[in-house]
Amino acid sequence: MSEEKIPYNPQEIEPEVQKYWEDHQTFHAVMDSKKEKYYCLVMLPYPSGKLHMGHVRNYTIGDVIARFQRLNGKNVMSPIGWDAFGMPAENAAIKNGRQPGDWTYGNIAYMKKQIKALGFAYDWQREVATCRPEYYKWEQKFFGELYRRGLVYKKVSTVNWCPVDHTVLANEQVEDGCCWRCGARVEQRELPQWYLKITAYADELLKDIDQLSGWPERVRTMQRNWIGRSEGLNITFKVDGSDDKFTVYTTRPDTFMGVTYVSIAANHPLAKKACEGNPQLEAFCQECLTHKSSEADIATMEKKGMATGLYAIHPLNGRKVPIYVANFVIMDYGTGAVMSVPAHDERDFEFAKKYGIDIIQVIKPADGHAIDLSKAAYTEHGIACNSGEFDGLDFEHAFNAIAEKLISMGCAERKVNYRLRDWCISRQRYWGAPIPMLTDDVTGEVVPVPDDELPVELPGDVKIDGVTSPLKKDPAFYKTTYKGHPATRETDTFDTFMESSWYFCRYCSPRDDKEMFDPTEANYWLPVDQYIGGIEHAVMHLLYARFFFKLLRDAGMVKYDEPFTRLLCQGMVLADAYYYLDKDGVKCWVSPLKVIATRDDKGNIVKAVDDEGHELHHEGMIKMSKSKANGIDPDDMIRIYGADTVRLFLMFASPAELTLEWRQSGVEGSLRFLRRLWAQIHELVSEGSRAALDPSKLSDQGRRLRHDLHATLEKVTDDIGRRQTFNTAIAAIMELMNEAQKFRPASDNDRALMYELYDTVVLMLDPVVPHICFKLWSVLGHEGTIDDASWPKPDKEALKPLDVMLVVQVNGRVRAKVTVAPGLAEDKIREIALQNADVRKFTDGKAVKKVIYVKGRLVNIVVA
RNA sequence: GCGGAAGUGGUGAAAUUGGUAGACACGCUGGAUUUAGGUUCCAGUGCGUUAGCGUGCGGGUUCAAGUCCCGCCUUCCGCACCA
Repeated sequence: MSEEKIPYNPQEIEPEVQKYWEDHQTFHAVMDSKKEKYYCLVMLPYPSGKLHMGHVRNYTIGDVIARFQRLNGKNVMSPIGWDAFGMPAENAAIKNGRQPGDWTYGNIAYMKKQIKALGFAYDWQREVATCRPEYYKWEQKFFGELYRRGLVYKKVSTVNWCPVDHTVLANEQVEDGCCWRCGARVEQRELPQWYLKITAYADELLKDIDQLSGWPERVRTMQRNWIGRSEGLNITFKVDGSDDKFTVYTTRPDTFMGVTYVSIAANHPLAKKACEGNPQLEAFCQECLTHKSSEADIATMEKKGMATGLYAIHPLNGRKVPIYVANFVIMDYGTGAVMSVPAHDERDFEFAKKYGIDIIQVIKPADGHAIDLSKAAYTEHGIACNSGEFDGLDFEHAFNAIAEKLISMGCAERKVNYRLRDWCISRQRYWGAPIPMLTDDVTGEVVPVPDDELPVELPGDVKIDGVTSPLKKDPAFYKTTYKGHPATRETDTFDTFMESSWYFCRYCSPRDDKEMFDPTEANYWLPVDQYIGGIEHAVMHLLYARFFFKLLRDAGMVKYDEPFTRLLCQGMVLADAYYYLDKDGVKCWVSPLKVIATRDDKGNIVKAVDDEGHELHHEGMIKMSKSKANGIDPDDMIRIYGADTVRLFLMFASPAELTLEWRQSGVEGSLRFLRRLWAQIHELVSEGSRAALDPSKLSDQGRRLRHDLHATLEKVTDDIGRRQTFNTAIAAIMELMNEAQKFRPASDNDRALMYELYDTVVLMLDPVVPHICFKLWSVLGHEGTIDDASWPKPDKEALKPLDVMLVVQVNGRVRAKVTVAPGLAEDKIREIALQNADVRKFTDGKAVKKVIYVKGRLVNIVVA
């Protein structure tokens, strides 16, 4: 009689389980102050059109954590939404004549379907799209508040300007100093723009990094460097023969007596003055300014300068030092002028050598070793010399003594500087939230749009030609009134980082129509317990969000200092890239799915051809991209293998924060594993129903298996909960199942053990592969759904080992393995080890010098 | 240049507190099932003929080092005239 097998069919069960979740709103989160909350957050996607494997990896990691916490009894909130403003929508609009809004909402609908097919436990009732007026209205209101609190200001600043397209370009849109779209040479333009005073929070943002112990160290380091705090002195010099003064910033006042020249930025007021009647200098300054297009250019640029003909008076020794315009001094940092000490600064040294400027040593090494200033600058801290009254002082004392002296003379002040600049939030774009400011045409007063007129809605149905934002050509938008006067609206829109700086607060009460969000809800759910996203947001987004959270705190909206307790940055997804050369020698990239590889008996690929017979070159494992044809479409994978297989592979193939290599054979392995799980459980159930387990009546083999089961449970709990090493958790479950396959149940009690084992396995796997586990849970005969089950606790009795395997080493080399009863006395163990036949082959006839015993692990016999 | 991370079989990786290196998986080899291929199942699989050798390289500490210390090399990532 052939028994009918029920095949594992993910294409059938996954939509069915997803429908159950949707119908029952299983993952809808409700505030419950009696329950411990857990807020699991993934970085909200930009609706670019289609989901890519990086999204899937990101959300799978988040879902595993959310489901794990839910099984562990937490009140879990796991929301999702759309970072829906941004330039690609405008570009798409230009390209195919669609409205950015239509394009965006279309993409959201499509991607939502894709995300749902992956079975993530999101609370869809909390979904937000940042391009909706109901969302950005609150951001506009808050901006007005910030303005009134003095944290917003308008300033003229330099932007990249394309003279052909008449538009502002982001730094990333400038390629080799040219416009990415039309290739025109990019100019620097001065435009009035709105700024948020993030520098007012620089110290707190820096200090609080210390408390972010749940963040990766590299992200914390990047943020510290980005803020770039330095302590120094602003020192004012007089210009010789005039009443002009200027100020330099230095972090090395201890070297002050070694100043032999000063350098100023090309757009420093003093430089502008010196250019009058000096066409050569003016040309040089022009050159410095136009070349300042991209940051990478600046870094590699040769250090050049030109004397202004002006001299400054050294305030302490009265020396006349030349003033140079130098291409490496930037107006935006410090004071736009620096004092130069060639003896103790590499860049100043190089410059002084080039232009024949004096090099005066004023610092000597503390340990007295000789230095050679003809070869290189000495940049370490040391002891002051050639500095008159300051001679002999170390760095700290010289710093303070010189600072105090200059301060008492009234020509210096202590100054803390930051690399961090205020956040420019103006974008000369259409598809963003309008900046809610207006100018009274009569009085010239600039004010926030009154709250009762908010939101300032972005007009739909616009014509976008890519040249100028339609807002700037739309009087219906920008003409308004204020206090009965005609007034003009701001036509710039917010930087999209504004929306992503507070969306996680909005998720707490997403439909609130009275305020930004409900503080009671927010203070229950926040801070986010676990945040998951790409490393590319290590600085910008994560710094802005931290800043915004402090602004919200100071507005009384939230009571915490930091928004994200724990942060996980997942690695990239890579895939094999292959190409062949066509007749013209052009690389033609072929999808890895079409590649047929031949391997040698070591497994090395010796030949790869595509389905048309082209012999292929293997470029290696590289980041998935359209241009290299190695992107893997999540839809295809779900269709072929099912969402659970895709999820399992993503979590198993590599640790979450490392790069992941997409391999078809590995995906097939994951599917194989799920099929085995499915078959094994069906087989168990077909052999008889569940009986009560009596652990004390198990055979030794059964007791060993039960020990392994509970030890695995303990490990998996720790791997997922604390270590976040999901790959090792899955490996441990696989190992347990391999053990279980060797166990042949011989009684009802044995079968009861197998039921316990598979119950536990299904629960442990549920966060990773929730659809199959949902089904198997009921196959195993449970009444409720697995989503309402609890993560099991290891049985302490079962964790006690039956016997202990010890390694016996002789001089550090493994010579035998012995099994002893747990708790056997140490002297007995030593004796067993010493008398083991395999050990004696190496110890007989030799003097035993020492025997080391490590409890539960090994015995090491040291012989002469 | 500065800062961070990493380097382990044919491949992805594991080894959590200094204590059996290579768990788990892929691939490969052999076998069973099958008309055949695929599937599934079983066995083997770091290198070496053995002694033995093996965690990028060279030293060191230790009974014991992938892990700790010193000195190099390589790769990846981030920042980069920050005064």
